[in-house]
Amino acid sequence: MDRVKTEFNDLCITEGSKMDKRKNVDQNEDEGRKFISKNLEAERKRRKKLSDRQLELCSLVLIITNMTKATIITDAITYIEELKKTVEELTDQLRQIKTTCADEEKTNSEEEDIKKWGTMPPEVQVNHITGTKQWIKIVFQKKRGSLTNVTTSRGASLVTSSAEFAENFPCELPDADQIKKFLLEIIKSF
Amino acid sequence: MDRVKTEFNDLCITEGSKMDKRKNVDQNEDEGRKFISKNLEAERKRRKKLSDRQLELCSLVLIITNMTKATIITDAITYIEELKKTVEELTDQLRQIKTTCADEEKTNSEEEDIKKWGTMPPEVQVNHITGTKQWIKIVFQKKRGSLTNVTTSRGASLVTSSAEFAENFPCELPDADQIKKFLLEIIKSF
DNA sequence: CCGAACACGTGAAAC
DNA sequence: TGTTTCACGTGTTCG
Repeated sequence: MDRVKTEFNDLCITEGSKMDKRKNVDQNEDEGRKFISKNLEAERKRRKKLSDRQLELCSLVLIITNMTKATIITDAITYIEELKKTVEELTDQLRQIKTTCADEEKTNSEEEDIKKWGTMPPEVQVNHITGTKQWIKIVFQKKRGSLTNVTTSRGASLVTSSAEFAENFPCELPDADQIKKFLLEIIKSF
Repeated sequence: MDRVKTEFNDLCITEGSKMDKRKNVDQNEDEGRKFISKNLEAERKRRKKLSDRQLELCSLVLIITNMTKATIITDAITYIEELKKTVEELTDQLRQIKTTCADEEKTNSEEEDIKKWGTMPPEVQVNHITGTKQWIKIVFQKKRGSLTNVTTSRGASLVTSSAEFAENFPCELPDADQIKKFLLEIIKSF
């Protein structure tokens, strides 16, 4: 331990604390023998850096309740938490899509269907009537929280869904236009 | 005030707060006469609060390069930027998929909807996602007295319809099994 | 020994 | 008025 600064304590702290050694002295040469600390400039620089960082952080956060130092950090904390939550929600939504698509790859065994659909597996009946006419019957249960959205407004319905087809369906992978045509054929008779 | 202290602040000052001003006092035997500022305790409390906030922020940020005050804020800044970027990317991905759902949610004007859907023919959008995955959007209006019957009971839906396909759909007329498979693929994601 | 980082007490200014 | 927030200069510790 160095004892060199003991006398600094005596003369600087005691009388310095009540005397004028404040910021007026910033960098102007005061006539009095102000023993400026060696780390004075360093400390000033450090403070400035810290202040700048805080300001930058403040500019980054959207909702700032108060410009004070503590509240800036608090707002930053809540902002980060909010962002984290948002990211989680979005990844959840994407995960739902992925799992929905992935599930379609699996060949549906009955137990999986039961597990997925509860007591009611989806049922589809397609009966050939005559020529190219087909009779279609669909029974399904809407899953809770599924990505598919079916909304109805005064008789109009909007259905959005993602589907993955078997590789060799029906004879080759239908392109968008073919699927579009096919679904239009069904809807036209709704 | 409780003196629960984080190890950040090494303030060993307890309830003393009278004249035992830590290190100054033990080497500098001034017999008291330290004019304690009125806001001394307040300032201590403020510092502690600020320190706690910084610590909390530090605990929230994942990658901390250094435990120093400035770097904590810097890391928080980069972390926020990263989170923002992630959110943007995820929303972009989702927007690509469910852009149809988004605009549907936004338009709440029912008159516009009914006017638009009432005059518009049924609309089908099929967008290729990846591989064999397809994103399907259907907008249609149920015709009055049409043959198709859609009943809903406790979340279960029964749809019956007859459809006739174009002669050359997609490459040849799909048989009942193929149609059944295809519709199951869609319904499973409902 | 030097530089970086920090807590501290204090005066002043802001609310 | 008083309470709160801030910047400042300082001593001290650590690498």
